[in-house]
Amino acid sequence: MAVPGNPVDEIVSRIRHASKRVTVAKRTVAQVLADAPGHLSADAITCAVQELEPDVSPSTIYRILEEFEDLGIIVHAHLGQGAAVFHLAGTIHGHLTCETCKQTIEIPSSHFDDLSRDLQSSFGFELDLHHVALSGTCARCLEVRSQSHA
Amino acid sequence: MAVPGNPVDEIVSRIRHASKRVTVAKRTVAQVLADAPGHLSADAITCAVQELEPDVSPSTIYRILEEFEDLGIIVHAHLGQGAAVFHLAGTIHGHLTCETCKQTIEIPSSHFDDLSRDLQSSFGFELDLHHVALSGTCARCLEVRSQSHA
DNA sequence: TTAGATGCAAAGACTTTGCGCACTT
DNA sequence: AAGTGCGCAAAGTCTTTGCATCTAA
Repeated sequence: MAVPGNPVDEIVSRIRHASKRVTVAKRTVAQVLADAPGHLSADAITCAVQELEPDVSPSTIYRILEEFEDLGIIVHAHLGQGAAVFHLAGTIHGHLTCETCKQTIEIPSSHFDDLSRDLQSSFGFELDLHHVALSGTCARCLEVRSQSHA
Repeated sequence: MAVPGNPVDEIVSRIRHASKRVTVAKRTVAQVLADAPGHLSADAITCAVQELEPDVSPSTIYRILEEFEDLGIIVHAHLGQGAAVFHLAGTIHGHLTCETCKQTIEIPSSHFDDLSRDLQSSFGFELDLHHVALSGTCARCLEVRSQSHA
């Protein structure tokens, strides 16, 4: 951990630049987010943090996530029905959530470029690419469905 | 109310065809949804229903909304952070929610046709047009923002 | 030293569920 | 008459907040 070029170090320096305090809890949240393969719910982040630092409370996690979001370090999105998910802001992408199996796949935000231009020119609406979260049915569940109808 | 061709009548007949019972509460929910200009939260529906029928409880509203959704009478969408919103299924459209002023505008689902095709061919993902709800910044708030930066 | 950060516990927003009575069919 | 649907109240999930204590700077 704390390898040169590690995202954790960059997060720490952003916290310092904002004149906020660098604490064990914030470092651990940063670590968890940097190590995460995809997006995590607040609850998942809490569990992961508590494996490293058992005394960090959920309310602290929420406060840290809010601060990180204010600083532009992370973004959150609401997928389907459940809790919000968080991930580092660096990787801008969209989310496709399957209503059947609840799995979410991430796709490059470039898929929304045309839509974004259309909404801009048609409605003057600026699409937030961080937040794009769409519902539907994934390929696998479509296949299962078509087989059961056969 | 209950004019010939009224959506309420159609909803009632759908309930009968499904061998479900037609109650005062269900009629009133149908009435409120039919009269609503746009989409309503469960809470807003509850308030509107209670103006007509004060004894209908919130839990009944949730149960009725669930039944109506199972019957394909209504659809719901999650806009931004808050509660889910419901509207009659007949009018398929997308939602653009402004993160600044929280207002939601409805747009024809045709704006998502290209995206839908792209997601289908790129990922095998079938977009649910009922559920499309996007976040961003509306024209008015963009203008306000640009003026404050001037 | 001292102001900001945390832990704990309580509250808040939104939604679901269990139970016994009422009402639709 | 039979059984679905309802009202009430309690619980459940996710998130925020108040307050006393602790700690980074």
